[in-house]
Amino acid sequence: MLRLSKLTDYAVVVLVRLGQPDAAGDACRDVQTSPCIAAATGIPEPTVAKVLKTLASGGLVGSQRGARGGYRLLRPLDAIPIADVIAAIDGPIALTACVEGSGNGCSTESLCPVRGRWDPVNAAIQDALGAITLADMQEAAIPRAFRIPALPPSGPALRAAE
Amino acid sequence: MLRLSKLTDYAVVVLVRLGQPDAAGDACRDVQTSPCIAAATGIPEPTVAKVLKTLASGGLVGSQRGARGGYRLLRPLDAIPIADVIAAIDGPIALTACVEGSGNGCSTESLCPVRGRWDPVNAAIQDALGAITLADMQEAAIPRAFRIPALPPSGPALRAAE
DNA sequence: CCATTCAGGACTGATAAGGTCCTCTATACC
DNA sequence: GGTATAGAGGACCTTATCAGTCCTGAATGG
Ligand code: SF4
Ligand code: SF4
Repeated sequence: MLRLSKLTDYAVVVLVRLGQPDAAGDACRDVQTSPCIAAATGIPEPTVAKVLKTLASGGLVGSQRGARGGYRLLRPLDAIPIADVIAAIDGPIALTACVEGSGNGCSTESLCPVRGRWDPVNAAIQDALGAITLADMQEAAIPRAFRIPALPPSGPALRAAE
Repeated sequence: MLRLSKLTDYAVVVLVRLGQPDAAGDACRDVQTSPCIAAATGIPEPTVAKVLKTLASGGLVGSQRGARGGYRLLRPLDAIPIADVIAAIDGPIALTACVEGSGNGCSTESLCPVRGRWDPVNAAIQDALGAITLADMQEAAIPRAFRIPALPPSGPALRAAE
């Protein structure tokens, strides 16, 4: 049903969470750890760690090792299209086996009358997914109140997007 | 990798083939049988039959039982959007578990900050897939020879350019 | 020196897709 | 009317992929 993998979905959730440093509370400062995000999102910790590791290797988040380490966004949310997240987790978007990028050709490639005709469809999907950024997903994350005014923004308020 | 199921891909191939009665040759007349299409496309016969049965139940193709029976298109190719084929084979398009249509909710639905925000993405995909019809896939189906396979894109008047 | 935290992979179980086959029904032709 | 053909509709199994867990090692801060 054209369903994207659950890991990719989790990645979006985690990234949106990473983009809200004020929502993290005192437990996490400018970098957020895997257990912290796991507790905040309800996703099991090992899965969060796996997703974050994949995202880090994909260049979407930066990591800080050692004590007081964690992950932080390398780009603001509105600069991360969803297509990027999908590509980082699930690999390049390839609807069928005959689009450029996936080496595994199908067995009927020689006779298939629509061989290669999926490319524009693939491009259309990729374009649609590239036009939507994580900021669009975040917009409704804060429904009406900005946040629970539990802690004042006294801490390191926000380090900008870098 | 946002890959649609192979059965859906086969359905598109089969439907495009069904839309070319002249290419079928003498073996198949106005209706085409499963083995005929299977031989023409290279897809195994049982799979073709399965796809065609699913498409028939989905209302995309008409069937004629009995001897000299077969399948035929109920709509011209340019009236069948790809989204229709996907919906007939794989069910409704639902990128994640929290979009409307798929009853299986995810476990983190209560805490997820992007719950419900996938709907516009889903709609964008569906719109993109609804705008492309099978006729667009058929355009380059007959490059210049009728059934010489493995044709390099060296032809002059190809509509590639994607 | 030690606690913390990420890196990276290996491993396993669950799930669903892909593919095959069988039986039954309907139709055309002999 | 009989028979061959061809689809309808499922049951079945086989396999691939994903999701999830865990372990070891390396880096960093205290
Ligand atoms: S060559 Fe044809 S059957 Fe194979 S993946 Fe491409 S469209 Fe599908
Ligand atoms: S509620 Fe959140 S985690 Fe669950 S499917 Fe929707 S976006 Fe994904």
